[in-house]
Amino acid sequence: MGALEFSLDGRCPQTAARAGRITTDHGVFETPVFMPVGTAGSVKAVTQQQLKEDVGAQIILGNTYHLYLRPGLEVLEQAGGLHRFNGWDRPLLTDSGGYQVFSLAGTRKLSEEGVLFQSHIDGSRHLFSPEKVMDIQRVIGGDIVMAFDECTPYPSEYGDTARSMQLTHRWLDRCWQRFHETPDKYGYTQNLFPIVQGGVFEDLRRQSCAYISAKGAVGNAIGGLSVGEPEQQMYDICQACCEALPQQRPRYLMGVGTPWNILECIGLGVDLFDCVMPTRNGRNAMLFTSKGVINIDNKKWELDFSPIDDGIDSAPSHFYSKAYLRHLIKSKELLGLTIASVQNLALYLHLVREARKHILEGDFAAWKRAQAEVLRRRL
RNA sequence: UCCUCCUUAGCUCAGUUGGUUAGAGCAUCUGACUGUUAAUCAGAGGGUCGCUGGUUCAAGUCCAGCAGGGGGAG
Repeated sequence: MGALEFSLDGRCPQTAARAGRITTDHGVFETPVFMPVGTAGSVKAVTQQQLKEDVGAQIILGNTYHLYLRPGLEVLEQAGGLHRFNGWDRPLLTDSGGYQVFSLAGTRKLSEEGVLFQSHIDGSRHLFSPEKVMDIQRVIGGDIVMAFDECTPYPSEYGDTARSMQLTHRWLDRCWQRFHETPDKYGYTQNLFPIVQGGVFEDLRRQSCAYISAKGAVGNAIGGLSVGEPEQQMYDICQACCEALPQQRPRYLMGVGTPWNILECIGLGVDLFDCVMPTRNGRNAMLFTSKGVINIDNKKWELDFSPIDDGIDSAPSHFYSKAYLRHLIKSKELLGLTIASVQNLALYLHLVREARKHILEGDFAAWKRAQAEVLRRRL
């Protein structure tokens, strides 16, 4: 039982990519890693067993805002935390609700104290202060918990972005203090990651990285990217952050992204990723495969009885055909949502495992270039 | 044989007292989706208004005949 540890197994000679491993009280996982998003205590349409056996997921997310509203702290506490509640016995990370400050901007009020959310379920009002968010995450019981931040919208003026970043910093101080004056609730160690903000302004990002690094956290996150800015700008900011954050600590790029985004950002030095894209887009008929992107709605797949994707190690992707999956999605059969989500997640996890392998073998840069080309192709 | 009702997009149907370029839902096709308010959202294609005449400045709409279909009476 102890704090999260990060060790490096190797580095890419041409890029900033690194291969490492993270040890938590719920086990070890290798980086770079992709973490499927399980907002309300489940990765939508996918069972925990499928996450392990078909996808190869090592760590998944939960969301503070959503879990707090439903099922609520009473249930989570009596269950003994989210691990016990949903049966996921591997590492778990909870997002703080900072993204909801951005995505639910229309139904919340922001102040120095915190954010007053109006529930999207029943309209009731709930004040999320940094202290409250730490307390909630203690109850949920994630191995990694995130600081409460303001995910700054894009576009934002320099001055607004700076003010937003400073608010995030003040909230971080309050999160840090509260987190460290409260005990682990379930007998294993929880770890707090601070979040860098600063929008698309590199000097603000560097300020934010310096501020956050000074906390000496066991891991650091980069937030506020992929919120509408051009892809290249996202890479530029990500690179600036990676260079400014501690080398010996894991870096988590929040909410990113497409398969090629992830490969690119691994090359910039990111170790952890999460994104709803594989699951949400899967439910909406977009398949990420080892050969390119498929819109399984398209009639061209109607009579294609070849496997969904024979280029990755996932049983459903080999066993079911494109034509069958198209039929399921077209018919709105629930199984279609599951198979599409498993395919996309399996592809993401396959990619990060391959990336790790090529980092250790020393040919990551060339491999990445070739892969990015293939992956973004439209089939 | 007679009476009556119906016929508009692939399907099910709206279409005012005749009046711009005939609409919707579903289906089809095409996009979008990046720390999940999303099994969602947006857009596009698709019509000889059953057929033939007539009345009228103007007919999906009124009239007649025919064809196909539903119901009823013998």
